[in-house]
Amino acid sequence: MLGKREVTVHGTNGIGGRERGRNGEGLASSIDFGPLAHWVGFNLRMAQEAAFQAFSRRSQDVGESPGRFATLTLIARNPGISQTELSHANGRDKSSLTPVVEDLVRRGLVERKRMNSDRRTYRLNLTPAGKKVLTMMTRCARRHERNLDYVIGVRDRKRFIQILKKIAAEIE
Amino acid sequence: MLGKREVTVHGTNGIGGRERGRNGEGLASSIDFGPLAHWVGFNLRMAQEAAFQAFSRRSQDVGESPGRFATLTLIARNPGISQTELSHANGRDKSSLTPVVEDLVRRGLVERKRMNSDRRTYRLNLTPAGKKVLTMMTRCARRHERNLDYVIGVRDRKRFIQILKKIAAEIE
DNA sequence: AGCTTATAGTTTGACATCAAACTAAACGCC
DNA sequence: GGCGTTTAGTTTGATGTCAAACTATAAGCT
Repeated sequence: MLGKREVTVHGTNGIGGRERGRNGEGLASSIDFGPLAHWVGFNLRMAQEAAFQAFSRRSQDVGESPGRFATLTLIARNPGISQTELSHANGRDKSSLTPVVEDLVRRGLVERKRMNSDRRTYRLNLTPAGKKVLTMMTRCARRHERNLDYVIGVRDRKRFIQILKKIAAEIE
Repeated sequence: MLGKREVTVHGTNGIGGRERGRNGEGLASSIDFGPLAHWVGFNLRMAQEAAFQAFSRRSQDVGESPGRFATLTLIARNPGISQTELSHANGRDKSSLTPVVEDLVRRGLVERKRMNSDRRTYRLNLTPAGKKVLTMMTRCARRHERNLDYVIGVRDRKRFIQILKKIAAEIE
């Protein structure tokens, strides 16, 4: 049943009713995804991208970039966390974190202290302002999640997340 | 059972057995992911990232970047496709495609002809060399998929992909 | 103590990506 | 036929990311 089906990549179907010339084997608007249609990797990327875009639009309402959200949450739940720990938890290289933390500190959302016992590492904590922003972002994220739940369906949700975790933890 | 569990973000657990100072509420090496642990968006990102990294390593064996793979497949399955159609099918902005196609043409994997009926659009097709490269990449991708299947389990695989497709198509 | 190695964070350079501005061609309408 | 609008693709500028090189501290060994 799959294999020749159109997947309607972007909801609005930006491809439109265009007709490729006769060299193009005369498909109308539907694209043949070939093996991609059956493969986890491709569909994982497309789903992630779509979900990210949706969340991105939402988080503009609170004036924050979506990437900041996980960062703030992790600092809130693990007060005093170091940047390296944070970057691992967040699945990003520590060097990517440098400008993010810099920005959060500059805007007064995060506080950063050198440790006395090991003066290489910083300890990160949320400021009250940071907590306030996080609260707003969390509300925003909950709306997003409710939306995702609606698409996934409560029945499969738990298993779905379990599989995602398993992939993140066990692949390769 | 969730909520305080460690997810072992990166296999090797780079976080190690470090102890945060007393300001840090004394967690040892385990990170509290808070609500992130239950949320689809975060886990989707982590899974995608992990799968992508794994595939990236694999595709180095055939000397191709992972992003080229979907592009070549889509051209192969839809001969004469235009760049705009391709970018939509691939879930990327058309402007991102310009350098990719340029590179593929330069390396003789893709052939690109102006249409006579509409001289704005190009038609893309694989060259024989492109087909050969695609064959190798496909083998490589199949190994990757087998790996993913192993993690996901055959029982849930079909449903899992269905949900991913549903998210890509229906979110927001 | 002094040397070697490991670790925390930053810097730098390469890329991929998007969005918006742009160019050229086509379409549509009068 | 000419003029405004749409469309295909490119260019440009901003961002976010990684990996590798770097700086500074720390830890271990002899």
